[in-house]
Amino acid sequence: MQMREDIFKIITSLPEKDLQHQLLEQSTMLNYDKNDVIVREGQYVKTLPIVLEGSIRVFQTKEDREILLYYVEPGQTCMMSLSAGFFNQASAIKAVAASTCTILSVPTRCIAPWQRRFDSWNSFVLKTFRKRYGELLTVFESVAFDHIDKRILDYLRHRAKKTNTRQIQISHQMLADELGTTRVVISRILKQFETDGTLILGRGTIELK
Amino acid sequence: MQMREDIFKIITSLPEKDLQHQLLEQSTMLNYDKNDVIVREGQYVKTLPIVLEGSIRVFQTKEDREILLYYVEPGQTCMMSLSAGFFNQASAIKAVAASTCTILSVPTRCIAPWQRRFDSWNSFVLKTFRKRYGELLTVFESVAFDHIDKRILDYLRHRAKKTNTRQIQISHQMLADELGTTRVVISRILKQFETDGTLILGRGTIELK
DNA sequence: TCCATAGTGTATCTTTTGATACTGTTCGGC
DNA sequence: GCCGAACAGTATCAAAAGATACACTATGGA
Repeated sequence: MQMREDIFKIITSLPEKDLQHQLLEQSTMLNYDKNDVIVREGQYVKTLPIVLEGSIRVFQTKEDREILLYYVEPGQTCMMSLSAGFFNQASAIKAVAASTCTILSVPTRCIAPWQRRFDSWNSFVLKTFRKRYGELLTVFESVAFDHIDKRILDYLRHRAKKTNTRQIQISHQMLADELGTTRVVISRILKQFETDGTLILGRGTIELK
Repeated sequence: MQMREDIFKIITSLPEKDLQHQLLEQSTMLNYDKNDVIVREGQYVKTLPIVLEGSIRVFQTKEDREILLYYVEPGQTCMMSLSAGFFNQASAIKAVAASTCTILSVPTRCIAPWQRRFDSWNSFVLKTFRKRYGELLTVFESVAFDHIDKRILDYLRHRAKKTNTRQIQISHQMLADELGTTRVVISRILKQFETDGTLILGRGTIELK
């Protein structure tokens, strides 16, 4: 497999020579276009995707509604696939490419042996479990206890912080999909915020004040 | 430490002699009365509680509202404490004794070393992570997508199955606390179900048909 | 037996959210 | 410049859930 800079970064975070060797040996590299479905609900996962470039959106879905759980960013992996690697089980979530992205695809049969054998891999696995659990708890809290106006604002602020700009590029429809509601509701609340002076609306953009 | 039957059961599920020895050596046994608070939100956890007898209710809370996440039953442990054992962090949840209960209290400093050293402990840790993550996803799905009537019915059926009886001993207020709503809402929906013939209400009991 | 307390039934009102429908506007290709 | 698709504003209606208030009843002590 060709050695890219992003792979190099992952590799160096796993210092054991033997692990590095096996990782390069066993995995393949895959490319996805934006909106490609990577994992469907109910699907049995056979590989662990480690994101190299771009990011993956992970959703909980039910009929035609869906709610964003978290993003998988470069250097990270998906909780469900990890869980599926240890225990053969169907995915409870849906994963979609948030942008054009490249992933390192590790066969799930490798996960358990490596986890027992290599300290850095063990640590990677545990960190993933913890991170995803924490994120799920956070989303749960906001869905369970907060009204939509607060959830919208939290989402926008979080995103502004992540991309380090107050200009957020997102349509009302997209926002509705991420938060598990409908476009009309989002438009209504956003308009209220604009009247308040909390933000400024544009076509496809929202600017936080 | 005295050897009780319930400890014996845990011990035998962890076959490594050395691990058994350390477990008995390092842990202490604690008793809690019903409604004793075992972990508060924001508290830094120093021990991993393994339930021997009785059960623990784990909640997500916000101001005066709370929602049940899961129960910790005999032989099981809590996700947050485990996570706290690997990474020093504050608990995001609240744990309360659901009944009089006895727990085996393992210092968190033991968790990581044992996990790398003993196969059975490693497996115990991973199973706990997976189980709790799955449960959280299930609760999330019902809170995000289901109406309260369905959530009440799901709760009652799940509980009926668990205790293997159709007579459920719970007050409307308790039910409201578990599902994160108010007593009036529960009474209203339950009355509808009784009119439908789905169940029969008594003082402190609900009988599923 | 009396009484505080927990448990329950119910009515009324409000807020939040969802559903539907219709209008207009911007943008990119042709 | 035209046209379709994506994007946005808004009005109306209905359903779900929360808030509050009050009445009634069973239960278990003192």
